[in-house]
Amino acid sequence: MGGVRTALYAYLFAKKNGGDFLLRIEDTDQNRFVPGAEDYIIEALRWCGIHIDEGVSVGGPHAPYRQSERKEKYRQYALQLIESGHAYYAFDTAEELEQQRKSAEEKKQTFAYGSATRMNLKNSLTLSADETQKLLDDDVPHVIRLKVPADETIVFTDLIRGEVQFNSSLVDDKVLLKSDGMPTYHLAHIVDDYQMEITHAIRGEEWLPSAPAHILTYQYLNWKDKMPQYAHLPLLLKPDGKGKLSKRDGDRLGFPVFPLEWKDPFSGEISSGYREKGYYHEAFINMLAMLGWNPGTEQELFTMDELVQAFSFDHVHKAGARFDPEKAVWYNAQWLQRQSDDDMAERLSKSVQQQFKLADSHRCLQKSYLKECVRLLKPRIQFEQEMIAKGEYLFVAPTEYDSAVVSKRWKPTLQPFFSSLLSAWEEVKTFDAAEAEQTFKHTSEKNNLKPGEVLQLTRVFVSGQAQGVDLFPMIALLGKAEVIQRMNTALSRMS
RNA sequence: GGCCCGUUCGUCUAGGGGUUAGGACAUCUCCCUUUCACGGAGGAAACACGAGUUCGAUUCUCGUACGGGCUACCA
Repeated sequence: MGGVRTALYAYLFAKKNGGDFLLRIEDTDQNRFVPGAEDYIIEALRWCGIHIDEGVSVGGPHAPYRQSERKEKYRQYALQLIESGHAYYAFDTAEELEQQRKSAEEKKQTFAYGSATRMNLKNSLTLSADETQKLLDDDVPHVIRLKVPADETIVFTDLIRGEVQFNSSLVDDKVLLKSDGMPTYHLAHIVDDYQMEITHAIRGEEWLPSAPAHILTYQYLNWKDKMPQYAHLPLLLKPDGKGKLSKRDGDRLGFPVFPLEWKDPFSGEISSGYREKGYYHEAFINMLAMLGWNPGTEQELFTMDELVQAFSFDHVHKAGARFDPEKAVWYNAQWLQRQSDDDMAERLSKSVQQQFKLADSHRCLQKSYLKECVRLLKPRIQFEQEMIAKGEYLFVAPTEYDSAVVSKRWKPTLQPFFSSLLSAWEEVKTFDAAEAEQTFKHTSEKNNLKPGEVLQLTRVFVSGQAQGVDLFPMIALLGKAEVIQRMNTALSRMS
């Protein structure tokens, strides 16, 4: 969800300003490669209606769009930085660094590879040129680190937060190029943003602390005038408790965290998706857009086009947004009411056939019949698939009758009333809702019964359930023959 | 711990030196409905705290508290 929202804001901003939306795969960590993840991202964006102008899956002038396929483009810039004195080789092993962290921790301090410590470590700044060259010639594993100066103030303007300041002494010497030859995100995104002519880098707030290192890198590469504008988005927080929204929260609280269902290829674990849960993509997008952004008006239902028109970073909130699953449901219900009856009837047709195995010629599968079902069911559901569960009696006769209503209302003395009701209905020429209701009322009056005394029973006899769609329109839809047959079945069960 | 970001009803948020602090979700009451919903009306519900600036601070500044993020050869 968080990733989709970030992509959505980037997309909205791009489209609002006549720009392009690019999809680049930042797969520089080979240990974290997940089969299927890339296709998943593409499919998720497609479902959301976020169109990729350029990037993986569609190509474009800046190809390739996978960082793993751009590997050779990065090294030269790391070397350039060494050349200009803004980066250096470091030969410290993982174990050595771990040891540094441990001993710092014992002194209740934090180890950072930076201006305060680098001169005590094993790197091209502390080693002689010959020693360094020897290590390089011997293929001793090494990384290239950014040389962050001490005590400089780094200032930049964030599109959401305004001016942000950092003291460079607190910024560590970030690894630019890893010992496997791959760049880190810190180097790769800068080289790519520059080469791909990115104007705006929109990312989560978790990147804010490393932004000064990025600013410095642009500066040292002499690309400062081409540096994109940064926007650090507030995070999505758990519905309850503390911290940012995570996959586990969905499992725990019973809502999807992923746009599409995702099966972890390693563990086989399945995480539910909004799409599979029956959310409309419009509702999902609408809901996500409103989490941290507002239009400045009181409108809350937006199509993608309307979002594009309305979007601006001026109205992105600074604080993290706690996700509310109930509001997501509400958005879906709103979008459900906006669906066309024809489209819903079309989809209902398919699920009815699948669910009840009706013959193609069955009257319940006629368009007019299904459309009326949709009209009756629509106001009382939040998800389209509920039409089957909540409207089952519209397609098949009940086999059981709500026992609470029956035991409360049914008396054998009511038998004569129902007999005359059925006869009266039999006589009705145009069996529509109004006629069925009139006849019902007349008959109950003639039998000295208040309609309320027998109305619920009638509903239960016809539908089996105590709750449901409006009774007389339902009866009219089912048709005279079906209703009378159902009533007779029910009545015989009563005696 | 250090650094950075943040803080308006339970939640998402509007607003911004002088307002009855507005809307939405959720919740409660009533109306509609002889079902359940939808819909309508109404209620309860918030400016974290302390200083300072000011005639006046929810709004500006500082501090405190609290929350979040970062603190990897992950992104």
